[in-house]
Amino acid sequence: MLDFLGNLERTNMCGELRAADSGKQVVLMGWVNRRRDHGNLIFLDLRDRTGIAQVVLDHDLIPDGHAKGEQVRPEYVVAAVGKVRLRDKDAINPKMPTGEIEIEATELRVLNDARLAPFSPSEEAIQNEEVRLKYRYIDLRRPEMQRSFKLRHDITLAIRESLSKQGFLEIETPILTKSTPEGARDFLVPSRVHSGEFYALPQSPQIFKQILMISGFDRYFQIARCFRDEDLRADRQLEFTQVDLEMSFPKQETVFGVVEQFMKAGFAAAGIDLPIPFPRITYDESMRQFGTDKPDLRLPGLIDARPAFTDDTLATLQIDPALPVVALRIPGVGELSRKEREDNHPLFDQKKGAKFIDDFKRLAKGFPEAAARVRELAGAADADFVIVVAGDPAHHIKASDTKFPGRLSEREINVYAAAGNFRAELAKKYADRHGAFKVTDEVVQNAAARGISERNGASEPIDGSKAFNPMWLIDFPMFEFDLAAAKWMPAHHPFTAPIEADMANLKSDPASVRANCYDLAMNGLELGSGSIRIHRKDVQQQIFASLGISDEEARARFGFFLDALEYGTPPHGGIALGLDRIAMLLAGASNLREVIAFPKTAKAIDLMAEAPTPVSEQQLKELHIRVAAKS
RNA sequence: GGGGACGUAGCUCAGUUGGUUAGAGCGCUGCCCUGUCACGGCAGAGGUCGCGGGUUCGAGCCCCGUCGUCCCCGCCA
Repeated sequence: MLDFLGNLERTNMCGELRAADSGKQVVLMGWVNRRRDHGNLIFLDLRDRTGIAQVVLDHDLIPDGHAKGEQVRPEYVVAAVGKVRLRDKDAINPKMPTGEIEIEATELRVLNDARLAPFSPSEEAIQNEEVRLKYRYIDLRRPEMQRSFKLRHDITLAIRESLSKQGFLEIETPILTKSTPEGARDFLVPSRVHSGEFYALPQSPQIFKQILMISGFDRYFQIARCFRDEDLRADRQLEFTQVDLEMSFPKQETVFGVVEQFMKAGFAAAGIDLPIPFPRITYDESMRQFGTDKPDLRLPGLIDARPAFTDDTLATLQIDPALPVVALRIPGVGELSRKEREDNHPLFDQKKGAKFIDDFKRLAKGFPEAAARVRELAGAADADFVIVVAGDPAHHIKASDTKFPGRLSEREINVYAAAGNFRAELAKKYADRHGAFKVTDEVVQNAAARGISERNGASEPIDGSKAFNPMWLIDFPMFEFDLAAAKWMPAHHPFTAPIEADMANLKSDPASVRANCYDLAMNGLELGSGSIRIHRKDVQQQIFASLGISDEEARARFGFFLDALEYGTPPHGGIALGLDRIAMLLAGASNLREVIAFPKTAKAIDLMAEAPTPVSEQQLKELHIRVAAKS
């Protein structure tokens, strides 16, 4: 039999009671985490989002309550009325924050029962994703999840406060809108009123925030939901949240300063001190050193191994002498068997026109000096695993061979990228052996263990400089050459301004033009990117022209925006940072699902809500839509 | 679209070279227990080995296909 709540009012949360509360009359409400039945004495662990408190049901004191306690099962929802009392010395549980006290119950009300769940929130073992996602409401009850979402809340709040203090206004922009210039696939929403016409969900508030600058709001921000219909990854969901901001009259430096302030505040809310300013690296340099534009500085970068090889050696090894020869080093992996090495081969992206040498014993047999020199250049200890990545002359991929002064060619980038990707994958695989990621985990756990969520960052944050490595990436190329289309394509959205000094080369040497844009990377993740925008109509037209976007196309896609540009547009620029990714890093998670309450699977399914689904004929008819057979 | 890993009890997993009736821990059910806190004790229930097909005297194990989950490439900043 279930009880009514009646006029009971909760007086305290389960996790907040301490020895100092002893003697207090309290009413606790929550879920039964565990029940320990000793016959005439029953212990209930009562759980809510703040923690767990032990409730004692003594048959001699409350026979009724004790009888109810016998019926209670895990995840039943109960109210316990009683007195806080100190436990006997030998009954104190030092593992629990509330371990010095317990509730001597005078009444127990069973507010609701619960079916046996497929897993228990109190279980330590991590459940399989399928079950966790299907029963997300159970999964979210796990203390770890509750902690992550409290953390995300604290971070978001701190960022909001910081931006507000820095003069930014939070303004909402439409969800039902028009295709934005980000370049991903749009989610389309059919219009009932306008047959055959569609809204698009925003891939970002890009155009609207620029218009807000034209509107004179000076500084705008938004915790904005964005939608992109692309395949998912560990760090990519269909919908995600950006800390989006835009400001008038900024230099790059101005934007960096604003971001560094709110990042520092956000990290402080998680109990971690993030040193500012963040270091900077150019795109080309990042590709050379890490083979990626989102470097992870916790592991050694790529090493130029070209000096270890003579031209003859390269010829024998069938390595392109004109392309980079780099070594990557994963510390502490130890020697791998032939089988183990082969198991790693699928991690290497074959399509980039690069090859690798991971069998150093064999290399040393043919070319002992080269093998030794590579390890020396790489600074490799005995236990370090070293791989050489280089250009494959036999593999002719479609890529621009053209070398522009001071810039990397596409083929060079491909070799670096193949190495960088291999490095990242191997680093993930051998995380236990090199231990470089453990530092991060420890800092995160320390911060969490010190009860950050309760304190709201009141005490000294933990030094995060070893665990979190932010890095500004600058000097991106403005254009990429698309061989298939035989034209220059924007590397960013078409409102990104070129660096003023490079504008003279727009026509003569597009490859040398740098974009006035920037990325923020941290621990192998892209946290965000932004740019100084084009604010002059003539420059915008020039860029469209060099991108091969016709006037008609520009008008059709962004006509209203081009109009707005003509009515007094201030110089402006901004950035957007992935809030989910920031929360993920600070939660010590390696997947966005851990910090998104109701995420989708890699195949874009919501296993709990069971979306997407077909819709009724009636709905389709209203929307003037007919579904074609699967092709 | 492509590559890789995984799929055995509610959960976590073991299962030898293809061989009788598929196991363990946790959880669950019943009974017992007044100081446990991952309580303990006794007893018990629980399986279409993801699904379909094939090879074989015989398949959890081998082969083909398919579905699902995860990671990666493509795609996406």
